[in-house]
Amino acid sequence: MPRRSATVPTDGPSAPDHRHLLAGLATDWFAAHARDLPWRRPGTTAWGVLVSEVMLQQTPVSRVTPVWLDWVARWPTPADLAAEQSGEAIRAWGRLGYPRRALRLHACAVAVGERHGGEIPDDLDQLLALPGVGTYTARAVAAFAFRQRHPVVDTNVRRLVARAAGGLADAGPATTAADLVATEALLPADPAAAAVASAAFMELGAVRCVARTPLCLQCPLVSVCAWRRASDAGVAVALSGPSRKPQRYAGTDRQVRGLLLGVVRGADVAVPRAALDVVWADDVQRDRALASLLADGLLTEPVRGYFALP
DNA sequence: AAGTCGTGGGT
DNA sequence: TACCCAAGACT
Repeated sequence: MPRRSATVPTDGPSAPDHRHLLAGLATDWFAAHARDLPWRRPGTTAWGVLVSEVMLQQTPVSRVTPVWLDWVARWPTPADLAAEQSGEAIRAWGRLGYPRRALRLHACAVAVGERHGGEIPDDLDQLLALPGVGTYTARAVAAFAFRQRHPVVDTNVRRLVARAAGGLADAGPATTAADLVATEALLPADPAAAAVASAAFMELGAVRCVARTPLCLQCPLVSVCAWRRASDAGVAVALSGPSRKPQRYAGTDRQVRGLLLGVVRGADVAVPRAALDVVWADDVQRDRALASLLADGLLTEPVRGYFALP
């Protein structure tokens, strides 16, 4: 948990009751107001959940939805994707961004076939060992696909817990072991109920307890939120600056990589170097970006001077 | 362990 | 308009 601020009044409910209140209020609100996201619908497979979680890494729901629907329709099982060339995954990824995720998702499908007989494992450590699956995604799959009791801590939950339980305006920049402990303490004992509570926390963080302009008056936690309590007591902790380092984009290698990959992704056949030269004027930076794409396995050079998806 | 890795919408 | 931000992972 974020360090409890000394400014938080201590005349509220006792800590255990407060925790139960947060999960209960969030769960009740979630039952009535959760968005109807396709990967939450009954019948979604563990593979479908895993695909959604990888796509949602640093990418908003609105952009993920259509790509996820196409993806699971085309590749309903990991084996279906593993049977394809990795370039097909990159192409299907479209413009979701961070296309190495597509490559890792393909590698994940292959690994699931090799290590787990084509079935997504339900064991947290086995999930963590899969390509592209880290602390957040492994716990999300274990909880949402297999109804296990694990803290699921993403940027939304970190922020919500920092505010509602910690009385702070913002969370730290990255998930820490302390965040996992603090969130675990809020979960109900029953595994299935804990999984729903985690989904509810995430949803609240995504649509109410948002970073810049929190909608406290429409939040079911407003009456028990430690941050609001501090505010009401006249010791409000103001929103601080950016929660992470500003990431510039214009003029970076990332922009150039995106432009180069976009050319190849849009072509049916290998493209000549000249087709890449036209999208960025700086030879040195363009060459560096191209080399990094090849090194990452996002592009290949099947014939000297021609470039294609792997 | 701080940097790197896309892309687009909201304010 | 710039800037912030988005269900992180990896090195």
